[in-house]
Amino acid sequence: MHTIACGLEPETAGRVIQAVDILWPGSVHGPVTAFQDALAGASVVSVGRRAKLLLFHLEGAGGAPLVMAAHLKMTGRFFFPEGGPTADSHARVVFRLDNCRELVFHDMRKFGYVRLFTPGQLQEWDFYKNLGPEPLELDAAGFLDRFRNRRGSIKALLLNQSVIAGIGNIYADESLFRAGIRPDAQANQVSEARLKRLYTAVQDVLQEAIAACGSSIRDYRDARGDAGAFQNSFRVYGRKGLSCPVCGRALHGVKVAGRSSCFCPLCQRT
DNA sequence: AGATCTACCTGGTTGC
DNA sequence: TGCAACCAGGTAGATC
Repeated sequence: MHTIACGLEPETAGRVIQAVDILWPGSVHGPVTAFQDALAGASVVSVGRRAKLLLFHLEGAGGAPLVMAAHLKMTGRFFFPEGGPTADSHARVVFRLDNCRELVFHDMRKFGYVRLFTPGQLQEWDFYKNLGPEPLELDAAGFLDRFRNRRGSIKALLLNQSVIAGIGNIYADESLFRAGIRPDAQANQVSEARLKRLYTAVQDVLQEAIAACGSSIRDYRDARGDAGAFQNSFRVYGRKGLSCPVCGRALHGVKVAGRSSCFCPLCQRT
């Protein structure tokens, strides 16, 4: 997400959105006509991120600030199609810019969405309001406070956006492996020492992923058509049955918190 | 209230 | 070969 926001900003900042074509109304949350009307003539100020939300900070045609939030879920992406208008059947929303380029919101599985807010409305949005802290802005003490004495599996806590924001299935599995904690360990049974290792592991995994320009699954490409590289560094995610990079034993796959989870039964403990 | 389960979607993969 | 069943994953909404 961090990588995506960084890639989009230079391509869009300062540009005016002349018109918006909505090819699949379900991808626009909130009133569709108001979305189109408010964006026509709006200019892009900057592109940021909070948790797994992309935030396009805009200035409406009348000068009022607006924020377009975009959630990509699993298959959403933003890109500029080569050679004019796209005939891609998975294009959901097209933003026609004043430089004759078209920014496409593409989402095969229709899970993602775009939604328009005033800054005040964004702050009042339940989902936004309830987001936990950004992991890279959290110190060890704050992390421990949020993970100590909690019921449920440690992985469910890592994935819970109101506990800590922005961690998905990939980075949860990778962090737990590095910390030596099984994904199905009950959070309140994990020692203080292991929780500290988990804090460090989360920091390391996220920083390494950002340095590698993110993780590209299957044919994912960013706005410039480039793939990330962190998927080449996965130690457990998606490697069920393959050997543990540390001890060589076959990695196990289990369902935890409704999510497929990969771990090493020897290196990871409760 | 907090934890857990399921629906939402579609394309790729697996199994018969 | 053909086709059905299953899988992936973030969140909302329901249920426990």
